[in-house]
Amino acid sequence: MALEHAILVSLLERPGSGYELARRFERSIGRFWTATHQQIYRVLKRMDDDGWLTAEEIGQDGRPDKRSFTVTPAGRTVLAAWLQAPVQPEAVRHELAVKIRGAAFTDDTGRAALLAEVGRYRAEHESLLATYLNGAERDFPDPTKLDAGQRLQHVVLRGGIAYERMLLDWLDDVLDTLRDM
Amino acid sequence: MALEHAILVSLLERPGSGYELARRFERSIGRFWTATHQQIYRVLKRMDDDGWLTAEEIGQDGRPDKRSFTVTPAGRTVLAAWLQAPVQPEAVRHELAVKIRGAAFTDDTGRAALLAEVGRYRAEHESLLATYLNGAERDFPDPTKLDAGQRLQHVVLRGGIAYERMLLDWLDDVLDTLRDM
DNA sequence: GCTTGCTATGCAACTCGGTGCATAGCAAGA
DNA sequence: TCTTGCTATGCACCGAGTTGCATAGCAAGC
Repeated sequence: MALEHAILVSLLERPGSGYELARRFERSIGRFWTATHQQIYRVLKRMDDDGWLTAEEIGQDGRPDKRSFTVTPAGRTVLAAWLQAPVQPEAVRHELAVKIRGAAFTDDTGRAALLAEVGRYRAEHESLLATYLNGAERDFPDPTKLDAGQRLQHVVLRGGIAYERMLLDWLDDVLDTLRDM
Repeated sequence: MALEHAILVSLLERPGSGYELARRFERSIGRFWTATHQQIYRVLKRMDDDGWLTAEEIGQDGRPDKRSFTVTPAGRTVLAAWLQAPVQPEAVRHELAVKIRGAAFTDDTGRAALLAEVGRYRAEHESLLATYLNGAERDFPDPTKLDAGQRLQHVVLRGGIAYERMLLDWLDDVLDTLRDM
């Protein structure tokens, strides 16, 4: 129940259309809150109906028209209230951890397959880390010269980087453990 | 779509009733896969219908009867197939990250409230880390003398510990950043 | 001219998980 | 005796999110 709020934050950082939001959710915001375009359009409609947003029709040449959304004062109020509410305990769904414990109940072939899968997963996250580091370099070349909003974006990005580094170390630990069996 | 598999793993580690599973999901397994008892009973019924489990009625004195479930060969086959399937990309829902970026659009009072909330969140995870460390000490006092299943459980636990440590460090970073604004 | 692909928006059906509620046996204490 | 609390199981509803599908404009290449 917080896609609304993720959208509010994203639109406050920069107004945009549903399509643009969907692309942001594939990139920066999507790193910590995923959403498909169908979901985004549905929620945008509700937010618009509730007066959290205003829409502006923008005609484009060479492309279809789009509707750009901006957060209203009412939307800001909603966000402010949510920011003060306690963080909801997140629903943990760590599939890989279940699989690793499940590896105790399979044969050598199964374990070998899991080992390969963990390797693939590791490679994915290695490239994700590289993406984060590139993004940090590109968007925040001088971390001492940032405004308030950028400092907050940067600390969130640092969190992503720290997470990926921790994950890679742990995956190495997992790979060693599986190999030793 | 993997609560089934988490239950298979848990029942292979030790057969048990729906109630017992629910308690495990509050404790060990629940660290990486949450589920309520309602959900567990519903899925157990489906798994039983599909022949992945067999149920045994156990009369108890001083307590209501219970139904203890054991994984069938068919269930093992299902698990083995799932173990070899690629890990599904997890749906990220990191509410705190959204709130932190949202802090750019609130006033001093709002930021102070968020600061307090981050502090509370940090304390929660500090005590969770302590729980993990206690569990590690209790269940794996000598990590050099573990069987295959225990080694896998241990590496998952190490992952939890590494995650919590990383998170605490990052939350300190967040607290510093918020205080400096 | 036809296909492919990107921009742009949206509906409908389904599934999964969460919330609320209900039942029932028995023990322990006020 | 009555209430509280733990063990034990389960139904019904709702909402959020996923999947599949559909439409439409325009550009670029074959």
